[in-house]
Amino acid sequence: MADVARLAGVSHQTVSRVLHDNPNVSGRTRERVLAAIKQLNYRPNSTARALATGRSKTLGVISSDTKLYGSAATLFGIERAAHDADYAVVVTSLRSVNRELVLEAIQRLRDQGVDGVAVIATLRAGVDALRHVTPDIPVVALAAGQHTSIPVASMDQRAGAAAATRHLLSLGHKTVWHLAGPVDWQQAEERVAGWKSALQAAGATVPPLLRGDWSPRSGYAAAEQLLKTPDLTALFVGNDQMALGVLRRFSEAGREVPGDVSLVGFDDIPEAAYFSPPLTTVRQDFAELGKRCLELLLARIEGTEQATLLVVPPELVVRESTAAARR
Amino acid sequence: MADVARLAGVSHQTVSRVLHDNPNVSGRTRERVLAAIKQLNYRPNSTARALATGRSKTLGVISSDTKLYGSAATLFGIERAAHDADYAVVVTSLRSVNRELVLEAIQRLRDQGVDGVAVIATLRAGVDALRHVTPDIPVVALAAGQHTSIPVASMDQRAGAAAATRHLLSLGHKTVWHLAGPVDWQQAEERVAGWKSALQAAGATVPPLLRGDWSPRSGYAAAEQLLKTPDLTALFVGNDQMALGVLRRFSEAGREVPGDVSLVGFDDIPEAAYFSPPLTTVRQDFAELGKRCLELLLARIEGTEQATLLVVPPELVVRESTAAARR
DNA sequence: TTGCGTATTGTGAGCGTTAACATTGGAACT
DNA sequence: AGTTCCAATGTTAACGCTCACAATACGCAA
Repeated sequence: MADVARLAGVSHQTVSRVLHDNPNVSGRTRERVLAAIKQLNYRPNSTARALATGRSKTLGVISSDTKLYGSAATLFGIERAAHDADYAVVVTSLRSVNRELVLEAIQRLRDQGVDGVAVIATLRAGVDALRHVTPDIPVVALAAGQHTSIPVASMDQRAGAAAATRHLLSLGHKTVWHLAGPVDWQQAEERVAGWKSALQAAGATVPPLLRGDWSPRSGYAAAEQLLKTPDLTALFVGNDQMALGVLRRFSEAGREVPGDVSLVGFDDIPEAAYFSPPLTTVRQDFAELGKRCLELLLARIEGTEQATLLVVPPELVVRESTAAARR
Repeated sequence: MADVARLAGVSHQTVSRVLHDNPNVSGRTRERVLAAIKQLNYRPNSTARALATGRSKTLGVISSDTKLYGSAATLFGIERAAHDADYAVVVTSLRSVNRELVLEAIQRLRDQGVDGVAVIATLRAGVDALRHVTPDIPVVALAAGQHTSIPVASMDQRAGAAAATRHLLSLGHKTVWHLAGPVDWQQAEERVAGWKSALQAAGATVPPLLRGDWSPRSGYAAAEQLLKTPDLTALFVGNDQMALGVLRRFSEAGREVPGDVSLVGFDDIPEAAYFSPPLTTVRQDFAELGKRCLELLLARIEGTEQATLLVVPPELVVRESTAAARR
């Protein structure tokens, strides 16, 4: 910067002004500075800027389980939104989730100089951790439910689950079974709640709950159980991957979908439309979620307080894995 | 830091020494400093450190097409390796890939203060771009082939494709068809080359090449064509998602896998084991790739020149979508 | 001409570290 | 006692920028 100033015959401060489009720099001076910048191929040093201003134009994102479609999609949604807002994103993925690790990751990010942190909190433990955040840095969460003190952007899991359940009921099924994700996942619990409430609202009996771990393998295993329940005609599965496992086991056993059993998944992974049969599922708009999350975080950073909870609605996508109940 | 120094009754430099485990600090002094650090809950400011040292302990990763399993998995592989090496990772995903955008992204990252950049170059254009890198910052690529001036870590696509092809041939199939990915993807081309050379080595005829765009949809479309070729008994598909589309179309048409046609995919996505039938495919160890890539990059950063090409071998995973040819 | 106000430009002090060099105080040796 | 040496500590100057304020210049009215 000093070099530029020297070449343009001005002070470094004037260079800085030109860089920031400060209005009171005369046209001629501005041009000379611009020319010098170009000639020297000068590029501002953002580290120095960060040191002087205390702002780095960098955001941190903490994520766990990057293997799962939902988490990864959320992450990229945020990255994209941040990029559009001219923020860089540093990603930290957690091997496992507990209060200590989450807090530590936030600290590290803070020490690293980020302006704010978004936590993709899928596990209950993650959400809990956020209650203990020393708010010396803006933090927002992407989680299900609003049980935290910090702002949360979330997908409306209950609504999605309820829509899936109602869809099956409306096809004439007496009731709907549910294969849920792990208990320690907030999302899983929300989906259970949505399913249950839709069932109750319709006066249907609530069948016993099944549990999986999101993996196709666990769906396959759960299907093993389900084969033994004769009155099963409709099943809502916590995510598409488990649904795939179920589909596989059913196909092995000759149980037809949707002939014998109607199936709905959750997520709408890219593969879902090409399952056999193509899967009816609940699509989540992760790009939108990322955008919203960023709004929240930036508002927090600017200090302009804003809504503390943003909910994005999911959308039911009907394909061929669901059909009217036989009578 | 000044506060800590004051409280401990030493100079800031001594504090710095303690922080860096510099050996010549007396035990007593070290303890006093440590106590002061704890008492004041002091945390080093990494921005200031970066400004003073010119090192930020931060790496940049440029990726495109984060939607695809391979790219995302590679990204996380790198993130994980970087984390283990105590580097932070800032991620930039490109909307589209051309020389200008790649170069610009590298520049931005550089201006942002990263110590090095890894480019996940799937597209030819990306690889080309790297030839024009002004090497004022260490850059490594993850790409197929070694056609660049900068270090490259890569999965051995040819070997994987050849293994898949040989597997099918060894089952007695006369020849193997291939549904490839987009022409502008380096990986796709490498796989084509591997397939072709395996075929030629075995003296088999090389059937016409089919093209898809990695999506299940395109696999489905390609299958439409394939249904019309009566002598098709073995098919090697460029990735698992397209294989899923093929599987779907075949199943609609009553063409049995592996009864009528044997199928091999590429990637081993988590879903592959639960396709109908479970897919024989080529697994890539992205964690390993990420680790290797990081080695290369860190070596470049440290200045210790090292191998300029690292190749990670993939592994054939045989499942139920392949069977011996009927006679 | 004088003076005032505003537009434009400059100055100096940080921001929190590290690097290079300077200083001090003993211990060990002659 | 005088040197020499080394361990332990301190001092100063960057690193490249922004902020707050100071200073100059210019236009115009009185």
